[in-house]
Amino acid sequence: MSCSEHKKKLIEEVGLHFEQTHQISPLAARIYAIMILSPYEGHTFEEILDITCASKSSVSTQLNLLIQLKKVEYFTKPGDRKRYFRASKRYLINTLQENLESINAEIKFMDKISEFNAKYNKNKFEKYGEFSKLFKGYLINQKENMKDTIEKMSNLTEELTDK
Amino acid sequence: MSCSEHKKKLIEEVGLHFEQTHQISPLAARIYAIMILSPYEGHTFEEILDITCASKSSVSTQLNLLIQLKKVEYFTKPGDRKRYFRASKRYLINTLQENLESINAEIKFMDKISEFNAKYNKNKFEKYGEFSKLFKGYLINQKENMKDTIEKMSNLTEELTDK
DNA sequence: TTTATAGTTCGGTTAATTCCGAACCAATTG
DNA sequence: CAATTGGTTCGGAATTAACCGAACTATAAA
Repeated sequence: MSCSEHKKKLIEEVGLHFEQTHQISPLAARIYAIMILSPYEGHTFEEILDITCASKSSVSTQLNLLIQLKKVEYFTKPGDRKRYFRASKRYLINTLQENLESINAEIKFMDKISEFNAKYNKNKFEKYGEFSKLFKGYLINQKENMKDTIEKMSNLTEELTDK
Repeated sequence: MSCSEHKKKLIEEVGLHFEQTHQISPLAARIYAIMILSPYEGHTFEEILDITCASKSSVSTQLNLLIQLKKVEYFTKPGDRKRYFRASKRYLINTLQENLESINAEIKFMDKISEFNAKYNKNKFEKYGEFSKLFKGYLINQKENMKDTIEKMSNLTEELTDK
């Protein structure tokens, strides 16, 4: 099943989004998009070649990159040598978790700046400090909020995979 | 005032952070870092040259880029031809606002995916749908949360600039 | 044991990014 | 007016990223 025009267009669109938000190459983003657009269904290597019109080597490399990043996983079928690639079942959770890490990085960053400013820019720091306190408070708040959602999603995952 | 070793190291560190989170070139990120590490103080073109050890042309280009992105602004002093560059006073708010936009993009993206899946992957969608609903709910929640913080910061800005 | 399938690896090409130096411009100073 | 200061602009060099083709490997089937 090659791919409808509508879907091809969507793959480009979603791919572009992934390219920007996940910091991966255009081809990797397109491959990921293909899989997001049919969750739970596996795609063979050949199908991906066919849809992306890219070379075997590029698809191989980028696919392995996505697997390494845990964005993509694969399963096999008995008596079938092919691998079936699909978006990692936990990809929404993973996206959240990546976000969580970037918030953590932001907080660490704010700490560094605050520490430096408190030491060397003390006189100007009062004003600046209020902002950074507000910002940091916001970040920590977000973090808690996100943890909560991740937990809910994890529960949902277990519930579903148990069946 | 050239720059202490400690500060130089910090500039590299913070620069790296900006490079990744703001999607700008290494030099632009370093320049931005320099300014973040002394808020309210202006830096001259020469100082930046001196600290970064980059060429005039590169500094000029990247500085103008940062100005265009509203990350950096400049002021002048009477009877002084130089411009004094500093991080935009609203840079924390701007960072939040950029985040807000990326959340908006994420929501739009979720809509696209959901719409497509509801149409073409209906049978598998029940499970998947619960996740995406949860995720979307989270995003919208974040958005509201962020709007609130932006408002608080804006108020603070007005309050401070009035004085 | 040859052949086909399902990928992987390596070397290289192309394209894009990042940065530089040299020439330039516009305002000020002597 | 010539010289200095504070940048800007342009053409290109160096680096990096993205992708390709061809040769290769490992498994299985004929």
